[in-house]
Amino acid sequence: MTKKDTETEDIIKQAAKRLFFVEGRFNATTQEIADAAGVNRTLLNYYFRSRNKLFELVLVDARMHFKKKMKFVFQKDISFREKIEQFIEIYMAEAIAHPYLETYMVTQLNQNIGEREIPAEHEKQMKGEMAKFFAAIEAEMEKGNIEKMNPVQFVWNLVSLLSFPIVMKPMYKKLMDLNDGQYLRLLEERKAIILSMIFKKQ
Amino acid sequence: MTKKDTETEDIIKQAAKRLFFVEGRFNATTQEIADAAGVNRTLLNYYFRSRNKLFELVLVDARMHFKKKMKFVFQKDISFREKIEQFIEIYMAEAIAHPYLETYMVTQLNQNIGEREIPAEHEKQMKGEMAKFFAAIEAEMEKGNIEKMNPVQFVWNLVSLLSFPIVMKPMYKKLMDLNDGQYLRLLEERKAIILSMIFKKQ
DNA sequence: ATTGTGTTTGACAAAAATGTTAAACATCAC
DNA sequence: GTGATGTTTAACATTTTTGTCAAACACAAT
Repeated sequence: MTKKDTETEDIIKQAAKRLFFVEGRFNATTQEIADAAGVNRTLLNYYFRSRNKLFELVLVDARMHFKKKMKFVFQKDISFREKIEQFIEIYMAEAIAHPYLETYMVTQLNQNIGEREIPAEHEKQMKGEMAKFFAAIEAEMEKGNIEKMNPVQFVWNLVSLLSFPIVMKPMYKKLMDLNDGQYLRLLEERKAIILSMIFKKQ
Repeated sequence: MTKKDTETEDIIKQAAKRLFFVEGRFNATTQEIADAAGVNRTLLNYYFRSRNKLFELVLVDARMHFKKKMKFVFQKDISFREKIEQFIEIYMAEAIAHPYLETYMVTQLNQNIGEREIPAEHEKQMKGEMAKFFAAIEAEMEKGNIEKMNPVQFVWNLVSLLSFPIVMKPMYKKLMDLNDGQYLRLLEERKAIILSMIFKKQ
């Protein structure tokens, strides 16, 4: 395996990921992916056997990105409030960079009739960390810093407020006549708003 | 034009809409749509000329559904709070019935390189009503019932909290090990939570 | 019953997308 | 240089998807 090998292979995967996660072109053809990578289409087959194999690898990466994004709420050595503040920063930055990551995962889940196989340990690990985070949330509710509710609701609130305006950007740009600059400014302004909504007013 | 005519035409369109808006099967083939409609594939061409023509009509309907969903925040004869309460009810019911409506619209926007033509008056009307709603929001902020912020942020908050958990259901079902019943119960419980987050605590 | 209308169907054609192969190419080791 | 190894390419083959057409069909009007 020479240097070129891994390079081209990676260039192709990067291109596919850019089309899917960044541009939201969910039904891009192999030719379009090859073009985006500046590479001969045959190379997709050379490196990945088939379109589907490539797509599976991309989906694995999607899960990886997603996990990376969630990592910050799972780390334990900072206060809850700090944790959430950092999470908002990181999550928003990542979501702006890859606006269609979650949408891609969801639509993929919907496409394949026969459920794709998910790495069991990944799943388990994710759930374990999630459980710990839930415990931290409940502790914070006990302290009176946030409203009491099912922790699932708290997570949904947080992630919804962060993600949705980014995921739906093309629609809201049209609907509200916003350009990219204005959109970014609104998202920036949003960080504080989300914090104030998530935590109890004092 | 006999009775059968409009019936079959409609059955096909309904089937397509079900696949797209309800099941999120965004790259369904014409054959799959025909099967879902229980109809010979050739009829898609007979009634709609081409796959694309059908898709355009479906997109028009998507916009219609979306508008219908928003209608309640635009009516003027009820109080702001009532308006929002009704909006939450209607929007959530519609979103549960058609979870992938917005996602479909966004991904469509992303697919077509050359922007699809949008009915100008529709667009204009929508924006007019939006402006009025913004004014109502600002009035409510003056009254002190809701936190002061850019009205866009208020709308985003409201719609994000409502939509996102529904749009991302397949992901969160897996991630949090929830079945359909639990999911519905959480969404029901959510209505009150959203209200309490949107309005100032008194 | 027959004609006329629009609808449905299956067989076929065309187009688009994916996959395969063999030959050309580059590069490194010797 | 020569050979060995892995990479890239173009031409071809296959498969999938979409579109067309003429014949069969249903059925109301006469």
